[in-house]
Amino acid sequence: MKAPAPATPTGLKKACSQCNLFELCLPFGISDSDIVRLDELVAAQRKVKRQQPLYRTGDPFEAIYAIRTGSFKSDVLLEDGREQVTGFQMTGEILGLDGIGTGLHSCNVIALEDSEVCVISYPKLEELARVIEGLQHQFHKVMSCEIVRDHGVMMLLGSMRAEERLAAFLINMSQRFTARGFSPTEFHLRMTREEIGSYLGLKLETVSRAFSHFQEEGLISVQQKHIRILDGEGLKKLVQHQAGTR
Amino acid sequence: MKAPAPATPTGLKKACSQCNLFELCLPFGISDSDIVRLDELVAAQRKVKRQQPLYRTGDPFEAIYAIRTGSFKSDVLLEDGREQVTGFQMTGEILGLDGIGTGLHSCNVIALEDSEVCVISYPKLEELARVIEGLQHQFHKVMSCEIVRDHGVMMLLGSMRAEERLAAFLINMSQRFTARGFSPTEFHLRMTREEIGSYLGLKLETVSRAFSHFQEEGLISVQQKHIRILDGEGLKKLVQHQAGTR
DNA sequence: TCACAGGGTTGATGTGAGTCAACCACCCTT
DNA sequence: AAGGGTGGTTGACTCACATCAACCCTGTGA
Repeated sequence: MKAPAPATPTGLKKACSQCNLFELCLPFGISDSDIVRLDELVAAQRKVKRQQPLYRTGDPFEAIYAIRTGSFKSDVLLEDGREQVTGFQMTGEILGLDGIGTGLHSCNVIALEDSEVCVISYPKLEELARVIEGLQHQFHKVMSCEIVRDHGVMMLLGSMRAEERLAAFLINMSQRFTARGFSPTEFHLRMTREEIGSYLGLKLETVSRAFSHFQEEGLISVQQKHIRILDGEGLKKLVQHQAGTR
Repeated sequence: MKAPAPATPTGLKKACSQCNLFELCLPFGISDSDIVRLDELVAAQRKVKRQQPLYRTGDPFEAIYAIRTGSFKSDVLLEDGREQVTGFQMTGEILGLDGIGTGLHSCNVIALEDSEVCVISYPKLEELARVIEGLQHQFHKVMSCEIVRDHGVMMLLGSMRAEERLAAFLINMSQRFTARGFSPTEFHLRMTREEIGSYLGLKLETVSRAFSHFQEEGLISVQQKHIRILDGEGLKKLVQHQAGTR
């Protein structure tokens, strides 16, 4: 802690231009000549230990964050203590967009494992976005995609049954791991059953039962947090073709 | 229909600078001197008849829309026909943000009554946002608020019981009517029970029963789509203090 | 004036997921 | 190697909401 020194300026220069995540991240689609100018965008990097918050509800909004390593969950709390997990974020994804509207963050973001983020000063981002067209557009895209993602979650929560939700969740995780160069069929979940349940609007017992049921059906194999997808097509059918009751 | 003539350029000039909605809309917070420059932003106005779409899933994204009169619902459809209403929009609110990310719209937007929107060319908006700082910031705010709103809906769908959801919905509607100069306690819903249900992740019968129950409790009075809130505090208590089960 | 249609209400019954509770399997620490 | 704590699984039972179905408004048009 202490007063953090200018955060390893060495590793920082050429933050974006050298980052292997850039095609998933904010700089995507920006010309080579412009991309070096982005390096000044990343004011610092910040490490966040497992279970520690990147920011909390009510914190003043100053920056957005790009995940360099690790993963996070975001959640909203009701006064009576109920938690709703609003998303899980992986490398290259952007955090903090919830704060722009009011100047205060409106959710909590917690590291699911020891993680590291690039701190992107928001005033600086606005400034650069006015000059670099590609950055402006990419930033808008990121926000728009977040809105579309949220609509997908609403669909999930509002219109799907428990096993459909979990199947959709697994497919989504698989796709995102794939985009990051990991196996589409075998991965390690960083979140607990309870967190998955909160995200999907289910209780942890229901999540656990659904996992077991999928395993019985030969769709997946589960060992704690290790998931192996045996029948991806079967999972996809579950999501869409199961005659919906709700 | 036909090839639409330059859409009543008379009524259009000074679209924003004269609009009584501007404090709810995109131009909010922009200096008087800049606001006249916004008038060129609104390429046209468009009338949409009740039940007609403003745009549909898959339509190419070209513009965003500010609601001038009337109201809309947005929804997402699953292949098997299930519908999820993702929101209800009123005057001054912005539609179309879902299209920026992919270049295609990802939901349907349908007028709940005969309505009128300002068509804001997106390329033009990006261009102007690079010049008018206030516009850039306000646009980002609008998108951010949309994300925060969506998180609220997730909370609702994921963690609240039927009557809590409906109470939250009524409170939200009341606030938005108030912001538009209408009565906080008496208003006319433009959507059906089924649409409310879809939005809240409930069946229309459940919505209807909850309305009836609220009426029995003396919280509201309902006559078809006319709602009168008799005990706003009671409604608020319902949302937060009911010991949550889910 | 009547009749029809779409939207809304209400009741009886069913069921998917929640609740409660016991138990298990991993760490992690000592 | 033992012990404790956290996270996960499974079973028995309950309940909130869905489903099915009948009926009732209200507005519209012939």
